[in-house]
Amino acid sequence: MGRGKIEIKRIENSNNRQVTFSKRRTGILKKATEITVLCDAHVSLVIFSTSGIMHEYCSPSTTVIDILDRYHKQSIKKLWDPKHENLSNEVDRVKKENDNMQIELRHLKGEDVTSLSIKELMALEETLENGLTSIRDKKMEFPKRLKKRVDKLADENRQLNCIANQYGIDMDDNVRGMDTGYRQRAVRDYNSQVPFAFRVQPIQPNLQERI
Amino acid sequence: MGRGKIEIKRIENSNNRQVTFSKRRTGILKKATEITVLCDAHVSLVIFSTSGIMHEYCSPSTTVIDILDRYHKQSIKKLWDPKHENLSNEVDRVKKENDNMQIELRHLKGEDVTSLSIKELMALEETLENGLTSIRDKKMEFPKRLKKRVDKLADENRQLNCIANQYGIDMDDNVRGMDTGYRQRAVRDYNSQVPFAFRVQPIQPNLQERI
DNA sequence: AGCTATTCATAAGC
DNA sequence: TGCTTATGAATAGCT
Repeated sequence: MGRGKIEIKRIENSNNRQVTFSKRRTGILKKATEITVLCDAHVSLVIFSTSGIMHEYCSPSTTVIDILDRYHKQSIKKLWDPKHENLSNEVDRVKKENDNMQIELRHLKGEDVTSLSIKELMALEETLENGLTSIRDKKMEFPKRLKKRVDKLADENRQLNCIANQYGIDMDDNVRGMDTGYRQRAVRDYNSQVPFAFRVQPIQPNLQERI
Repeated sequence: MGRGKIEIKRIENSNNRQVTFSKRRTGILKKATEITVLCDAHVSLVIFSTSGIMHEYCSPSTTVIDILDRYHKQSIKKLWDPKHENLSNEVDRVKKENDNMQIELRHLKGEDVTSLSIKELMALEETLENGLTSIRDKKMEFPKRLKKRVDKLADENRQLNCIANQYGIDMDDNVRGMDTGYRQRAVRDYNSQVPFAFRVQPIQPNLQERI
């Protein structure tokens, strides 16, 4: 159709190709519209020109998205839906996990326990007691560790004094002054790290062992 | 084009409509092929007939999915990707929540506490103590409730005996027999619900009040 | 599903 | 791109 018959093969002249594309694109769009109206079909038409420009047609009262949705349901489903489904399932799964943990946490904190049976309450109690034991054990390590550190320092100090005395050196002005500063720093560190209740009390030096 | 001009409006005769659909569908598909070859464009064409049957055309060397992917990148992206992103974000968010709760739970159970500061340990300890208090309070309600129930039954029993005595009725054979059965059931219920440690001990009837 | 008169789409040119 | 026009293609109505 036209001033002469043409062979259906790529139009090499890019200008002619562009013109033909434009004309035929219009034609296809018109045909698409017509079949839509005449046969009330649903048509989705997406055309990309060589230059990457997109044109689309879609039957009225729907959107390309609707058509593609229907298309999805028949074939792309296999491509996109699983991704979605996986994610959805994962969200659900993780949310359930969340809920359960939420409940467990609240129970451990003594909340929402009215509905629990005595058996469950006793299990909870045991868990809490075990937890408490672990925590307290761990807590006890702090003063012990620090006491060891202080003891070690005191020991070193004593040894230094001993050596100094053997060599008849007077510690009062120089070495002892340095040493005092060292010990003061150590005690400051120690006090800033340990809550008052756990500090080594000079008067009862082993109190922390019995807490 | 045809034996007569036709108005572009829905063909009411369903048979004609079906025939026209078929013919024109072929036509559009041909046009789509042609524009693809002539102008090396990319075309995706999806047609649904009224009856729901799907037909598709797609430029060779690509698939409809490719075209739709390109389409996605330009417009559907806005529709689907956010859904995906939302889901992904939600999964991430919920997973983070999960991880945090997991850690909190483990800490409360006294696990993985090595890295905790003494401050955190003390907070944990307090939480555990509070939880334990709540759980124990709740647990204490069981024996109390059951003691009340038993006391009430004993009371009713006494009243019945009293009334019976006033009327000079001998309870040994009938009413007392029924009553014993009633009490035995009550005690069986009670024993099956309460762990041994909490059972009301007849010899020390108020023990459970002091646990 | 074929046939064919007729209308439509469009190639070429401006 | 838009218009024109000669010409080939698509197809409506019929069988």
